[in-house]
Amino acid sequence: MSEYDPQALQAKWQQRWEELEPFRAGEDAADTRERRYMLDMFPYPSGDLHMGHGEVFAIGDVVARYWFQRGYNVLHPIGWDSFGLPAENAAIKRNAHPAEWTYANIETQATSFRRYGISFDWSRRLHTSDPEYYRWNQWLFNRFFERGLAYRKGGLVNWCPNDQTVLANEQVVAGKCERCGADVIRRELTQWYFKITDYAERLLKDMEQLEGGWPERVLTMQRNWIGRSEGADVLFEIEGREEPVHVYTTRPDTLFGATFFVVAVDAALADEIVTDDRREEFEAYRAEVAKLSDIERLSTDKEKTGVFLGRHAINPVNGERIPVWAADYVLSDYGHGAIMAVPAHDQRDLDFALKFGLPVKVVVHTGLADPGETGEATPGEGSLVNSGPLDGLSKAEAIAKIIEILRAEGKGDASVNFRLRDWLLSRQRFWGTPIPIIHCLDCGEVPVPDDQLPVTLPDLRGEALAPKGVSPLASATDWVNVECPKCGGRAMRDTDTMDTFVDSSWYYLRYCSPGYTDGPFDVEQVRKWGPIDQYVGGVEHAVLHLLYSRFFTKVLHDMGMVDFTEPFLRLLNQGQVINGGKAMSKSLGNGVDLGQQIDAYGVDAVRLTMVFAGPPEDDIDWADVSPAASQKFLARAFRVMDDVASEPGVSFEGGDLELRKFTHRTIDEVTKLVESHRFNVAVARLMELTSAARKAIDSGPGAADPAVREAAEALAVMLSLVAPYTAEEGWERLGRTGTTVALAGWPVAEPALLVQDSVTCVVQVAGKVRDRLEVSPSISEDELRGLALGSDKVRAYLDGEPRKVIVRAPKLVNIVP
RNA sequence: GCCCCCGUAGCCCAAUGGCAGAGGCAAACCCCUUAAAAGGGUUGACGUGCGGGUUCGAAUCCCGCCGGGGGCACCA
Repeated sequence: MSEYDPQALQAKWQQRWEELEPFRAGEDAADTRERRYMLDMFPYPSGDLHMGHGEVFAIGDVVARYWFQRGYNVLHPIGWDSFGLPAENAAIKRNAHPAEWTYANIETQATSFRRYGISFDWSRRLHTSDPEYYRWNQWLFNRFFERGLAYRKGGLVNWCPNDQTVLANEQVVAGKCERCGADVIRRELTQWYFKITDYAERLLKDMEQLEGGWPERVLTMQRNWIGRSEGADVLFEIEGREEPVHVYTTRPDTLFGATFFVVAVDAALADEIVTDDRREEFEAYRAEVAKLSDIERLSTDKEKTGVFLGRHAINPVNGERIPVWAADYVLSDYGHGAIMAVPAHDQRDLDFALKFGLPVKVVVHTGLADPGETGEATPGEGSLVNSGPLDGLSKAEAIAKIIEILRAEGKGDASVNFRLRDWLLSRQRFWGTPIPIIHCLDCGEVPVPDDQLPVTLPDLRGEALAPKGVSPLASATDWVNVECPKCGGRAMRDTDTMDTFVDSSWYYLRYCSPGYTDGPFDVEQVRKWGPIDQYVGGVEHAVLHLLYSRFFTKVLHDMGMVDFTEPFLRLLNQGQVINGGKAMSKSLGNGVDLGQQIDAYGVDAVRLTMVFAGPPEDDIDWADVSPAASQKFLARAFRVMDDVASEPGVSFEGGDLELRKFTHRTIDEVTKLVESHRFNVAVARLMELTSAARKAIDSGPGAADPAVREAAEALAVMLSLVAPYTAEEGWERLGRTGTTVALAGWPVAEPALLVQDSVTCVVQVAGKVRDRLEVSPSISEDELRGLALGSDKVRAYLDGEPRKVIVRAPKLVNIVP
């Protein structure tokens, strides 16, 4: 009998794993094992690992280790998402280079990961801030550029005043910077974009492949974000303007109800058509709107504002003159930046109409009161009125008919619109991938030739990195001033860096051939390993990383470099680790340190606590769980394995039948539970198995019975998914020396041992349990009915013939008196 | 405001149409012990947030509330 000492086990087995390297992915082309690709979202090296990492990686490792046990050839790599702002901010503060802070943190995390016992293939490690990684960002950028998928345009963009850089739409959450929480403002800037909108339809459609594999809420968030809608484009003449103006509407059936016309205040059209006598008022209004933060501007309960532009538009179907207004509730970058306003059937238009005394014309009879009276628009279905040829039609009929009319007259057509905007990828910061473009006065935007990549970062540090609204790269004049690759004339490098979400959009492909020098990845290796079978990470990337990565995968597919169209077949979103009902934070002083928890309870106890706390997608409140209790259980399980008195290899055949059945039933259940990601329940089953073995040793057939060994060995293997150190030591104590339990092979439940001799059948009278019968599992319905009706206990509740008898052999009979 | 998810024992959670409790925490008690710790064991719902409905049978399905969490929020 020996003590369970987690810290000693960690030291011992960590070293053994480093010698054995049990988790290296098989590279042999002749390897016929089925392959599996398991990936955890790679960490940002912000410091040491924290509790959140502890949870994700513990959960991901259950899946990876299960696959190892099943004998698959598993790819389970690790790397670091090591470009990004925190390193830059730290460098400014310490007058250092961002790389120093970054790579020191990476080493700290790597050491912690090794101690944490995650089954990584360390040979494939990568860091996105390595030139050998980011050169391929640049190479990919060039390919996107060639295909017209990377382009530069001017316009209003999201600007974070705190981080001093622009942001993509996806990185603005409720008007605030996704990173730092500052209020985002709008600025007019020329920036690089990826044309993700070209892929909107496919990004939406291909989600059908992910149905069932991804959490429904992530799919919903992406669908909402892409925001597909169907409607019509309608051409309106504007008096005094040559060209007609397009508007997009999802309700072309209400065209006869348009009583005014609104142009986005920041759209070029508004500036163009405002009449001279209205210009002063318009410009004052535009300046006022520009001052508002996104939060204020986009608030739905804000009162409508706007100005009349002095012009009229002509309704194409009835020739009515309707006034043209400018307002900030119409967005310049959606649809055509202008709308037809139908106040009777759109609440926003109605609010505007009532504020400015514009007419309200009902064209859909919904049976509800007049919106002009009530102030409540009636957007619902009904039959059309006051609409000439559409009168009497339903919404669907009217839409079909009006599109037909518009098309015939060349005044419009059916149209599809998306809420998704192009991905703004340039950033005015230092610690990222330089955009490989050279600006030449004569040749324009010239990509740096592939054979001159990577464009490495200039050596800037400390104060030189301080944000000043333009990229720090601009101050490195030696670096900036270059010859044009095309004409040899004087030219300048682009001084922006790429959004770090570019790095993470394809890293999963790089893992397939991390040292590859002829391209971002070896196409053959990606064919072998891709796509990812299981991805694990936080839900906060629902419309960020996960959307971008799907987009990249589709572009690479179109380039013929990958043969799949979706990168992540299954996605698991783990919850957060909180403490006392609140997110852990320094300011609240309620932080729990992963390293300290491990020092106090051991790696296995911490991992077990993470996995056992509840369903993986639920948050874990560390105040509700008990790593000390986890440690107790592990000690208990260890003692069971240590107490086994039979020799390894002994036949289990003659072992205690009751325990054998229990063991095999547990194997069967745990297998199903692990496969369906119900890890907390699987752990509960292992606790039961441990108790059953304990009981067999103490007050049953004894420690020498082969069934006890069978139970203990199954326990060691199954426990290895969650508590690898305890499992290894237990396995060794079981006499399985010189090997690792991680590759021992998943136990197989023998069907013969899953069969029950008898089951308890519940007999109910009017839904209440009145008797229990021990019956054969294969009993027939008729026989069971007879037994139930013959029971004295049952008959006491019956007078006369029952009205109905429901038999669900072999478990239940319900008698309706 | 709209949409989605969730409410089971003091707490974390099982049970997905068939006996409300698998597992854990906490609590109480018992065994072991000179004692304590460690270890082993025993004990818990009068009904699943509330009110209706469907069904032979509902935690589970449907409707309406209440409470919690999340997403979207001028996208025409």
